[in-house]
Amino acid sequence: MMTTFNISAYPPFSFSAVLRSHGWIQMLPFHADPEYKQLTYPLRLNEGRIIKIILHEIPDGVRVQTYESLQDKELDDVVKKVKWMLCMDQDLSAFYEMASAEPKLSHVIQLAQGRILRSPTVFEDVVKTILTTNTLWAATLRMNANLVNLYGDGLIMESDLRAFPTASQLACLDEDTLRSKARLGYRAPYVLELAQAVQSGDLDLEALKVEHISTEQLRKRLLAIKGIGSYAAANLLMLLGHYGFVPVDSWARKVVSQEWYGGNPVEPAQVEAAFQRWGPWKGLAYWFWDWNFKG
DNA sequence: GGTAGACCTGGACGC
DNA sequence: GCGTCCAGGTCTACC
Repeated sequence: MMTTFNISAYPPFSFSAVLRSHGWIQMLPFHADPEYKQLTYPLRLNEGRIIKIILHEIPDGVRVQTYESLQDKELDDVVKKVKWMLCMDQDLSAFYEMASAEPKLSHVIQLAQGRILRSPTVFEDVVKTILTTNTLWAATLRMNANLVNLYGDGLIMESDLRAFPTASQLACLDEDTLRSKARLGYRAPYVLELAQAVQSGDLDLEALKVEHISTEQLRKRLLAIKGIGSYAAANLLMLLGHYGFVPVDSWARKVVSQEWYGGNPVEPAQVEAAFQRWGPWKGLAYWFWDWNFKG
């Protein structure tokens, strides 16, 4: 039996703008259509069952479709997870107010940009972020696809559609397997240690979604995870809805260099300084800036 | 606190 | 086809 329902977002909202917000959409188990009007995702519910959900763009919200029948509790679970993935409850009006006075950001209001696509679990986003470090994007996609295809559970009726592996599934692997099969290289012990800490209960990443702590405290907790440095922590802060830091990677240094330093090399501190005036919205201002340099 | 070097993969390039 | 170089963040040891 098919289940279909709509979810409204805090306005303004654009489904396709969230999907286009960054490269996450290219990472399994996200599957989007070329027009970014539809997203398919194998979603693991709290009680363990994996269902295929298909999200469609509707004005100011999203239509959710699944071929499974859902009990009330499961329906609530799906709504919560979809809202989290698409940041549907976020109020960005303060950012829009600042952006309206900046020609390089005026497009964000017009296009309802500002939300950043995220995975249903913080664990999945932390693993994916570790896979983005010190490597090329193509290798990130490959490592992530290896994890999903080798260790993720397939759907019963559609076995080639696989969920992202859980911490428990990754925790029982060994470092050599993650190196040689998943091709994670030196990141293998980081992912393994993370999965084991989450699986044992020593590290409760999902609590970071709701804990009311300062951005600085949250950053300290993220930096305590092996494999998470300043760039990765800032990237995760963005995914957790804290925008006070810029995720400074080689790309950030390149675009800031071209924008304000005549192409001369810049230090991470100069990238942060370039967005200082944006205060708690620094990360978003950097993310959606209309750069002179397009790469 | 700051810095140098190691870590690992895969693509580009030269031979 | 093979060898070498390079890009990409983080960690650790050392000063």
